[in-house]
Amino acid sequence: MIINEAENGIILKDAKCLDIELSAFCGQAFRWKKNEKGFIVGTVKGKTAIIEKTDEGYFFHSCSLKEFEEIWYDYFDLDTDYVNICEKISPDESIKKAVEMYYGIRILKQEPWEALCSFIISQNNNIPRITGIIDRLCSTWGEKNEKGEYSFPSYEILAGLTVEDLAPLKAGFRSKYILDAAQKLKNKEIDLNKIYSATMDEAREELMKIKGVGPKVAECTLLYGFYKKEAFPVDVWVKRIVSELYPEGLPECIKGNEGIAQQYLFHWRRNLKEE
DNA sequence: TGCCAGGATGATG
DNA sequence: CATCATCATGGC
Repeated sequence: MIINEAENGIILKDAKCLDIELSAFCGQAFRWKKNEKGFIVGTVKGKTAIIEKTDEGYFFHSCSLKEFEEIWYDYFDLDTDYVNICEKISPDESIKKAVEMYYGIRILKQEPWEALCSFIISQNNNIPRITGIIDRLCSTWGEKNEKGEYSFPSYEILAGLTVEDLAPLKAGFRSKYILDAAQKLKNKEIDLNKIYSATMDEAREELMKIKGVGPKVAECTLLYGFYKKEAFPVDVWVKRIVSELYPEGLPECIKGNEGIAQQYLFHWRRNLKEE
């Protein structure tokens, strides 16, 4: 992998097992879009990446080396050997097929609060509407940056709002869940920092103190927001896949990488359905 | 129109 | 402990 500073941006070359478009739009994050030029646009920690796929790799427009190293290198998990991980989980035939078809999906290392809030909104909901709700959430209470995009609003700000304030989001019954999460974080009833070092069981239990956070939302938060690769978010599709493909239990080869395997299977199944 | 969408909750058996 | 209606909203 080569990272070069260029005029007005960063060139990323020869990054293995990295498909930014697949990763951005495979259903794990809801803050990515394409602009009129077809560039991939997303905002993390208040900074916006405008990513152009080129013949030689990816070009990050108007991005400094400092920003790339502080945000995007980490967000796309460029330090992790995904080639090795994909090989490791591929002895299972179904996973192998999914990995071959959608090679390059990575688990994006999202901000913990954003992941938690996003997957609270995701419950009993569909991806286009989830994206819309989060768009409105950010454009209403986030901060606008120099590229005209909005940050994800802090839980401190949201904790001071009411369900009436959130009504324009059209989030329905989820609004009260968002507020409960924001308030429990603000008053330190729940400490996100403790979750990094907690075991899976402890972490899941801690997150489920929040109203509207059940096993699925907790598991998603741990995978996408805390980078616990052994987290295994199970929705109805994944549950069906698991019961069909693995009636005796999950394949041994994915141990420690359940989340990554699940993300490939999820995307694979979702695209099969859309055909 | 009625059903579904990356679920969770509270009531009930 | 398993089942079940209910929860808002939009898209089809």
